[in-house]
Amino acid sequence: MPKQHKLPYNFYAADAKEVAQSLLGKILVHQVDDLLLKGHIVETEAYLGEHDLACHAAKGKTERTKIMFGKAGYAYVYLIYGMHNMLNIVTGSEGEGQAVLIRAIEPLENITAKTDGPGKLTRALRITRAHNAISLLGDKLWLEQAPTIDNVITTPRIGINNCDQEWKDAPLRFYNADSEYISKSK
DNA sequence: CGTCAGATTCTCT
DNA sequence: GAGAATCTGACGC
Repeated sequence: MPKQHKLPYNFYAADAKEVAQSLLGKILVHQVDDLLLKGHIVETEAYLGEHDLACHAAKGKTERTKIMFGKAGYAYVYLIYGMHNMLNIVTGSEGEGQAVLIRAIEPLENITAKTDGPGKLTRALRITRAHNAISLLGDKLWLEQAPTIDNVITTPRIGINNCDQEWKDAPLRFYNADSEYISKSK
């Protein structure tokens, strides 16, 4: 019998911005064989869908991005710069193309590598493109409830270059001000 | 300290 | 064929 996990927030009804903030402090778990790799989420970014020009969904629905247009609570994992896997969680209603990028976690169990950046955390958690389109309600990758973070800092998103200033500057990155595991912004 | 290029491969034009 | 929601190590000051 596979375990049934619940989302720590109503991802279906909420937009990516709400979910990104609510995810800070929650626990991300990845089961690899008999090992549970666990970490507290300390940094996230919201991608708001088709109208958000920094979001992959803005380019329309393609083979790569179709998972973002699907049901909330699924993982969207893609490869960037030829070598780094990015972990996102789809939010909102079907067809909106919203997702939250997990940028950094604080190691809790069975994690030795660095996790202070989106490419690093997927490597530490052993998450790859093979995890694309898997459900966060299943028994492979899931989220656990934990107290919400109060001391949150909001900034523009990282690595957004080729779009209107309005979307480069949009304050959609959130991190736990008390954590030492935050990615370095440039 | 800081800035900069190279790694490396998938996706869309 | 370009460019990408990044990271690291090398160099210069």
